[in-house]
Amino acid sequence: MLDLKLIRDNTAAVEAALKKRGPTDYLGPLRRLDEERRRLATAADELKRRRNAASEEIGRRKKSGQDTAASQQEVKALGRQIAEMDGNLRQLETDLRAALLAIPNLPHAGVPLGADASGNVVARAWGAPREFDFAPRPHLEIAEKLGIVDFGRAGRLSGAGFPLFVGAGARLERALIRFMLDLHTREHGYLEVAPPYLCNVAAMTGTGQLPKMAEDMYYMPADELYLAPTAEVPVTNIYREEIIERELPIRLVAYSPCFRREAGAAGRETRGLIRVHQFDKVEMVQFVAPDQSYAALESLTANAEDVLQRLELPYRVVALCAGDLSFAAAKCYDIELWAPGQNAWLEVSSCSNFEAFQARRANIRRRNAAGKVEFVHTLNGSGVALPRLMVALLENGQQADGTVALPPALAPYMDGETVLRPGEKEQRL
RNA sequence: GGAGGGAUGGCAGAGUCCGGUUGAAUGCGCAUGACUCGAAAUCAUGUGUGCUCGCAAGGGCACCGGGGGUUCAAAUCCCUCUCCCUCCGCCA
Repeated sequence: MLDLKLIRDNTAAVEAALKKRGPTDYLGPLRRLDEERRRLATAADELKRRRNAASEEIGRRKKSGQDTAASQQEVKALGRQIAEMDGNLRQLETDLRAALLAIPNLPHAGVPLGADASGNVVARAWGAPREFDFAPRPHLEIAEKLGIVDFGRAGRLSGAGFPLFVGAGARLERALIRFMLDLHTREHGYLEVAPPYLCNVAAMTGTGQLPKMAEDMYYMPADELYLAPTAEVPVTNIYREEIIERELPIRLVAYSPCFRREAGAAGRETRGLIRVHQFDKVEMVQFVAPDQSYAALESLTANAEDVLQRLELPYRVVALCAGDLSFAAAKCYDIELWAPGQNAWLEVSSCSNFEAFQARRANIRRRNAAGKVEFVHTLNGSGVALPRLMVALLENGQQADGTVALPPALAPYMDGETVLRPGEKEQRL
């Protein structure tokens, strides 16, 4: 959510910044609502002032035994007027908030211009894609041969897009989660949390998934709860409606499964682990002082990159252009892993600075050095998403004989296992 | 799911039965000042948030868990929801 005062006082600048995202006009109706609301509120406040004064007078007169019937009638009439104005006011406020919630964040000045993904800029790359002396196979084939993922049977349980990991696959999933959590907590200074996976409307609105993305969420109507599409939602909302007393920055990391309906993505990348309805992810979230947030974005991104470097996987960092930026982000880096079997770059992490956009929605504040209460800046980034990471591990580590070599960093988490081989009978379903 | 108890300012805690000038006693904490070489103690003063009007000084409105109602007037009465505590039931 943007600051209404900023919109009011710097309309032209806000408009220009929003235009970088695309041609939509967000501000027109909002300004009209804002002016109307203030006009009406001022008028209603004046009537309330009169009513308060008159009521007090009645109290005094009653105490001294005077008759008050006439003035009571008068104040009652005033009350009816006030009720009507308050009704209109409430409607205006609802409309105003809805309009405000529908406006995306302003792109940071350093964000590249561009209308869509083709405008994104590769900021840096790490590691050289491996040379193969055989044709690299796609992950689905490798996984099938190893017997570590079973999509067929998973379909029976839930439907397409829900992976079922088996044996070494399940073990690798667990190893990766532990590896990443350990790295971020022990070496990058994050505090681990294990949040709820079902979130209420307020939480979903706080981080910006609602109202815009409702179609992409799994919803439990009986309890009015949403399955979290990312740990960003429960973790960021930990401090909702709080004035944070702890010293900033606060760095939190959480493992969670993520649930996404991917409505509208049907048919796109639907095979294998590339795009699924349920997946695991380790997510980093930071709450920082406003003047620190861009430095924090760089270090957060570096924390995610460190995961990939230790796993010896080639990747590149892409600065998203204004047109490709997600709704709530002011600036965002995507990290993409090289997948030789797909011959494609796969996004495994999105590191964003939301500035005060989420904090204002969720009312997350702190007291600054001057003692003033102000909104914090929030950031988050995947550190990293599991399915595509597994794709990259399988495709980059594959060997001519169908086995897969794992990076040494994982050995302690895999009971020393360094090569994935086709499982024995009892290791398969 | 059922019965009962509770939710008041940064914290503790009065006020709620019997509605009236109560944004709210008192204590603690915090800030500033006095005293002191300095500190403690003591004394004095101040100490919430949001919206809004105003160049400013300074006003106004709202907020006693959330929402709604009764009333000229609600922290106080009524309804409802949420959360916490105790007990009963159910349950991995």
